Amino acid sequence: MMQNAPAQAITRKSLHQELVDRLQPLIISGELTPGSKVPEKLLCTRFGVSRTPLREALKVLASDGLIRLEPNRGAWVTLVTVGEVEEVFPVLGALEALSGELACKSITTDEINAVRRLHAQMIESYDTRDLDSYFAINQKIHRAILLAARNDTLTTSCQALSLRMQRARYLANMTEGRWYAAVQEHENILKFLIDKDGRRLARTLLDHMESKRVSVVQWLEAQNEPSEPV
Amino acid sequence: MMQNAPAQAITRKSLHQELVDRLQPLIISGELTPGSKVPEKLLCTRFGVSRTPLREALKVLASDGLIRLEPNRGAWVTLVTVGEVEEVFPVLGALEALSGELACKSITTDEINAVRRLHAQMIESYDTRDLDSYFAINQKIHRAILLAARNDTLTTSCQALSLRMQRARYLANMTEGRWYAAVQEHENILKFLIDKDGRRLARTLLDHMESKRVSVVQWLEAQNEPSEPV
DNA sequence: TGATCTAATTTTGAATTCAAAATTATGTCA
DNA sequence: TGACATAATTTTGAATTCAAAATTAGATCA
Repeated sequence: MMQNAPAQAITRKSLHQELVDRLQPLIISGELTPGSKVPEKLLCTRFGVSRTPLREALKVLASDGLIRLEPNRGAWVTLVTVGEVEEVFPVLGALEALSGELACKSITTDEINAVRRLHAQMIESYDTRDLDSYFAINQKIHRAILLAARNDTLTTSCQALSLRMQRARYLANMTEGRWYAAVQEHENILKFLIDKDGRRLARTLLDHMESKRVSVVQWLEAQNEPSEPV
Repeated sequence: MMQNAPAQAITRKSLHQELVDRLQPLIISGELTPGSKVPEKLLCTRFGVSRTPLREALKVLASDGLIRLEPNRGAWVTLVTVGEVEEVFPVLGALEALSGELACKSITTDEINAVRRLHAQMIESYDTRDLDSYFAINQKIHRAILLAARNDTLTTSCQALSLRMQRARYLANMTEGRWYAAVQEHENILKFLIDKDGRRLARTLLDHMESKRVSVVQWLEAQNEPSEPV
């Protein structure tokens, strides 16, 4: 008997999953305007699919909080509100703290070196004030730690919440001061990861998230009340 | 002008949401056999709906991890595996710990009293060894703390993970010793909640979850290897 | 003019339909 | 008999269709 069994067969993605994956970036990037209606018809044309799989995808995105379904009134792109940010960041903080703790237990030398390299790249992006690149590498670092934690459930939960916040974080231009502080925090994150000091890494990740929360909230409030006096 | 505006209008549930809510208990209770195929046709008949909304519901349940979709092969009720339990409980622990911390900040006297009453009821169930009732009240206590934390995102995340574990917990018969220990842990939970000692409550909830993890894993392993020697 | 009611249109929700894939049943041949 | 190939059946995935609800446009009247 042939013994070719691949542990997990090649999983052709279903159409609705493909759509979920394609719609997420559209929402994150703001291409689908926050607060606006999801243009069902347009998206069907754009992706060349019928309404059935698209609507299946919308149900899933709604359960992730990226869109809101109003019965008989259609799907709406959710807005990132201050209230939501105040809710999500603490949860994300707790989860990232856990990821740091677990990562210290099982991260390999290779993985640590990979993070080290990413960190160096991120510093470069900081030095050249390349915000886009900085954000992208930043994400990769957090993801690397998450993966080192060897807990798919944790990864999934974190990613889902992170996605909701990414819209805001993407737009939130950091102040020079906040940016500098963030880089300092990341120096510590790297240090504690190298030391495999789970306790301190967890604490630092938690504080890091708290700082982000403050920064994003400030930006959001500035957005919402542009005419208000300081 | 009439001023009847209810802040949040009565939201008629959509059919697919109704189905999600109806299918969840079927999965939790084990009425839909773990590991078996989801009988799409049968469920359509049972609920008197067509395949479209049912399949929409299945997509959502899949994203919650209660079922698994195999392209072109249908939907399968997921099994609670040891690996999954080892993953989910730590995450749930971190989230419940957070809920305890936050709850201590904003819980009202009325809410504390409500938990006190639930606790007393639970002790009664323990004394009469009424496991079903014990589990039900136990859930209510954890939920009450969660609600006192005033964080919908946290509530949703916890509930989703909790649901996945409930199947196992529901089945997992506790040993006399474990049951006694669990009750002791709950005495502390109540105490720290009354004291509004967030730090200690968080710690206790975390340990409580860790104990549950051990207990559920033991039970699962006993199930999987019933013929193995001790 | 503008407020309100009614009719036409569009959009949404869900059943039905249809093609493709998988499964099961049947037949063939060593 | 039993391994394999082929045909029939069932199941799945997704487009289409249809009814109900919401929205828009138009008409009426104070």
